Amino acid sequence: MREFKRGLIRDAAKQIFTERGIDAASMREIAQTASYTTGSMYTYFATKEDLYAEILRDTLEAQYAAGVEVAESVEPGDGCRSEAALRRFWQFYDNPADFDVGFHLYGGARPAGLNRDLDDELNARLDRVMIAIGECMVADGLVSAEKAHHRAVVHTTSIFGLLLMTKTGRLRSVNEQPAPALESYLRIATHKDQE
Amino acid sequence: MREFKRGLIRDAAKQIFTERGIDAASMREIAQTASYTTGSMYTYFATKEDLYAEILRDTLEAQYAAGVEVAESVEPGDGCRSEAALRRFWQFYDNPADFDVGFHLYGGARPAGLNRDLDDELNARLDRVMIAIGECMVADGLVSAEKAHHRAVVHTTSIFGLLLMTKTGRLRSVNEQPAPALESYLRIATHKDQE
Amino acid sequence: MREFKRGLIRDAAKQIFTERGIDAASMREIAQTASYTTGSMYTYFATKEDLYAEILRDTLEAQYAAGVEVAESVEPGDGCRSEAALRRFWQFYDNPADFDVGFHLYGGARPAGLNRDLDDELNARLDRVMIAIGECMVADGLVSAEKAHHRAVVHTTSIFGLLLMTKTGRLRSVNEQPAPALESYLRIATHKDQE
Amino acid sequence: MREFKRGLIRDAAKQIFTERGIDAASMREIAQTASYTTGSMYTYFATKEDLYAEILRDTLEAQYAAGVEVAESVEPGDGCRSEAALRRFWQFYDNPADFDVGFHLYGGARPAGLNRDLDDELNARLDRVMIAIGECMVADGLVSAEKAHHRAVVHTTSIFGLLLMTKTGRLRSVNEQPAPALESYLRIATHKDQE
DNA sequence: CATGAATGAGCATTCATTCAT
DNA sequence: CATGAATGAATGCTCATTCAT
Repeated sequence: MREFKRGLIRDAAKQIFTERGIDAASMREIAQTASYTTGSMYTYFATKEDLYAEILRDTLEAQYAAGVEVAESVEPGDGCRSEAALRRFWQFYDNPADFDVGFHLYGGARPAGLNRDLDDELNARLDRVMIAIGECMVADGLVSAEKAHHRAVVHTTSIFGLLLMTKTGRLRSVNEQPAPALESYLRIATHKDQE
Repeated sequence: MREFKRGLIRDAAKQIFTERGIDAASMREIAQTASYTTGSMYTYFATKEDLYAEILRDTLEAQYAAGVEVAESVEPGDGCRSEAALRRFWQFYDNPADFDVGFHLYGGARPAGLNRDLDDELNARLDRVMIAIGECMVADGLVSAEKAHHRAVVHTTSIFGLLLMTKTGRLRSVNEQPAPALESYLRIATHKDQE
Repeated sequence: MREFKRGLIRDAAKQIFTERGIDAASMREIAQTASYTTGSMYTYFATKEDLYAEILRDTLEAQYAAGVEVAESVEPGDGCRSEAALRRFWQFYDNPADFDVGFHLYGGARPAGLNRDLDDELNARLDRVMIAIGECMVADGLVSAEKAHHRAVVHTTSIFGLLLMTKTGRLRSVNEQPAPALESYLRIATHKDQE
Repeated sequence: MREFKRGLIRDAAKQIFTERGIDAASMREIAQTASYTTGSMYTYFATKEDLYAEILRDTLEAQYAAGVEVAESVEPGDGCRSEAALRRFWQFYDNPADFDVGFHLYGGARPAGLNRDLDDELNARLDRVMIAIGECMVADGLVSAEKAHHRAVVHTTSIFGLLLMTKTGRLRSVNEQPAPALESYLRIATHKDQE
């Protein structure tokens, strides 16, 4: 029961964090959205930061699970694993709340808040996703094992860029579309003989 | 005279926006930094948002100038123009103030604030940078004229991703460095026969 | 049974009131300390003030008992009864919990809170202590019967002052110690021929 | 002008601190009493603690000045100086605000708040009052120079006790009056041959 | 009787903006 | 044009108390 109610609040928070940004989101508005009163929020989450941290953890958890799923389920072949993994990465974040939650940790640019332990934990999770994608690339014969991690980071980084440009409306403002941009990028990324 | 004073305020604001983040920056502190009183600010900028918008305009102006400079000054050759242009793009934003100012616009990944006119103007400027970079790529024989714009957008998008990951500390948190990541990306981006 | 449980809560409250001060003590923390839940407290004490009032009553009860004990047990002699009674008075309050509980009543130097009935009862108890001390003074031949009460009040009042200065750290801040100050006072108070 | 307005706020704060106690006094209510809005308070006093500290400083300043005045103006004679000084001490605090302000520093019993420097300053001031009173006692031949400070502290301490009992209504509740109690105490305190 | 979630008013403080001087 | 006091809404958070289960 308690867990269910925490979930309702988490969902409301995810929405408000996304709509307003993390600083501008107020506990009052989150409470209202979740049909709670201000004070009740604090029965479930001790601080605004705790609430945010839990949402972020959920997000990375799901992302990691998705990464593992891709790594395990996609059959090896000519670029198919890597491509599938990167597509999965894209799809995962192609969802306003999940991307925003991660993006806003930084108030736009500066790493902020969250205590050391949680930060370490989140970073470790992100790194495991990179490793999983790197393994796909090795399985596809796109990169040597020793460069796999580095290359995986470069690709996911580019996908983050595409997400950023899409979500912020910049892509549309220069008259391009996310889907074709992703396809172009994947073609470049999974091109053989690039080493 | 008035323009000079506006400049002093703009500089102070740029500094405080960068130090504190745009939401956390207060007009009071900006005023103090610029050696003005709170009220005086409003003689020069009607709102905090106006102040931000003007700084953003400056930033994009400078970025456009940099793009044009690259497009015009770099000699054609085997991938050299495109590479130089993308490096220039990277270097421009590899500067806390400009990056923060440019990215905070999306406090919540929404193209918030800015009125329609200014937004259109800024977008047009960004597009002109894309066009310039696309022209470099054509000159380098990396892409056909009709696909040039699309491809330029994909690349600058990836570079924005790299900037994002770098500034937010995520790149370091997965044990990678900006410089090698940029080099890897440029190698991929300027690879021939990718079409 | 009920009385036993009330006692557990009273003890916890006394501790928390003393540790945090009466305003800063929260019913939640008292409940936790007593290993109860928030709601259960209200089965035993209708309000925080009731809880405080009962503790205060206990305190004055004990103080009265101590006064009576002194009055009855100390042998008559040259100043010994009065001195012993005043010393007992001092010792009783020279205990953080009892002093705090007794004095916080005046959060603002007003006899706040407590309803009329309880207040009257508490005052009657305090007065009985004064009477007992007055009787000691008469027995010691320090004062006439008609002035006994008045004089007892003056002395206990001075001892309250010494307690106040001691507990608030002011005595130490002017480089004096409680024990020598008490001795000096007792010497003055039990001096013969002062009438 | 600014100083005048600070004074208005200080007066209102003194009143509210007295009426409600220091913790229970709210900046809102103080503002209202001073006919200011909540936010305006902070133009004049950065925090509630600053406001309180300044009031306390004023109070001790005045008290010290009063002590010096007594020490200097009262002619030496048979007990007259000491008596006058102690009376002055009593009169000074026989004013709800000044006593409460000092008393509430301790939330009833615990030394609280105020940074180290201010605390030291205030203590030094209080001690100078003690020294002045001690000098009166020496001049009156009531005590030796070496015991003067100690004895002055004992007496002022008793007067604080009388103030406490008076202000909290306890004196009245045991059917005594402040004035006769003070007279009795002064008679005891200025009795010769007490050493 | 016990539980603990729910309430809603309250608190100190901040801040963009206005405006009389 | 400059000043800085004034405004008042907003924020995260706390807490005594209530009440359905």
